[in-house]
Amino acid sequence: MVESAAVLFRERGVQGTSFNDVLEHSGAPRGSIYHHFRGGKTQLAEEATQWAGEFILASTAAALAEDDPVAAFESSRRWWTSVLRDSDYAAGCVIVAATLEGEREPSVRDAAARAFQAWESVLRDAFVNRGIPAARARSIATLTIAAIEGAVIMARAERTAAPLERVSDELETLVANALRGEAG
Amino acid sequence: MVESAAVLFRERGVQGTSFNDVLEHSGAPRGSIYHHFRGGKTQLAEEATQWAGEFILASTAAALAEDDPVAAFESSRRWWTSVLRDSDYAAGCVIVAATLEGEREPSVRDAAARAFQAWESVLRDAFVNRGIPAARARSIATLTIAAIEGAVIMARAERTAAPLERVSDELETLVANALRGEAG
DNA sequence: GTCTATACGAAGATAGAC
DNA sequence: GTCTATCTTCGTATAGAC
Repeated sequence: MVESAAVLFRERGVQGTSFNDVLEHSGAPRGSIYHHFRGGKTQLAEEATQWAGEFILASTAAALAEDDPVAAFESSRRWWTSVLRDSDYAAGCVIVAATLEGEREPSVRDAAARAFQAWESVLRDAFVNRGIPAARARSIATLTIAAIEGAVIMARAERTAAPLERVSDELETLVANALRGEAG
Repeated sequence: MVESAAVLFRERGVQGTSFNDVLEHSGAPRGSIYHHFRGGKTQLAEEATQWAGEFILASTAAALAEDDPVAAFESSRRWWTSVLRDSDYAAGCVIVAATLEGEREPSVRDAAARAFQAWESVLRDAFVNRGIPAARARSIATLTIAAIEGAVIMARAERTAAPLERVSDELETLVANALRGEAG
């Protein structure tokens, strides 16, 4: 049910997804919602955000453990491209959707912040372990996440994965240069 | 009224903003909505998106006309930082909000796509005019927009402008290098 | 053009039976 | 735990008077 919520949130946003939508998508029984989610829709949104954050974190960590950062970027690019294509460019990132929930539900936004920070940490550590100075490593980690998220949004608007491809190319070049010790 | 809608959309999203909210914020008379916006909320969202796109386009073009691209980035950074700070990190970008409206209102999403493309064009042209090859210029333009939009989202989640600062630093370094003819 | 009143539907949440 | 029924609120949109 949390997974269904995540799938729907990334296509329709948190505000655009009703409890009924989640029930229908997950096949969960109607009467049991407020047993499992005493906090109502807010709690569901928090848990879906956390779930998505952990998914991205695990995927990123696994890719970084296997390959060098540039190769890991490739697997990330492929994953986001398939998410976009398979949804006809309707799906984005759950953490972004949770952030946009913003003022209405601070706890959901805070869950998104934790997901972003964990994601940034695992990237930063990978860069540091490969010899990039800590401050620079953090900047590149932030840039990576921001650029991917922004590119996914642009891809949804323009209904083509091209923005994500261009952004990924630039990111890979930048990271490859940084790994060789260059400034930019 | 379009301006009020834009202000509210960037804080609460399109779905999270009601017609009543716009009326209250703008002080517009209640009975005249469907005279001016026959297409209802959809039309209002389209016009607000177009308005925001033209605003960003004009600001960017003006900054690029006065200074070199790196200096123009500085003015962009300052503008976004003040938007975030002044709203207590509640406000983001109208075009992003319009994109997230997505499947529900294709015409709104298309207006967002046009805004992104116009923005990208003016950046790309500025880079080309300063000697960066066309393909690379376009990639950097896409990266710039994606990274700024992503950084604004991260800033809202984390309630600090720090992500935007780090991303801006990286972007300025990258563009400065590209202007000197380097690869990354 | 602007007003009030209202129709209509959707969504979150709760109550109480099984 | 799960069901049906219902309460309440809210949002879009329309109708008809001024």
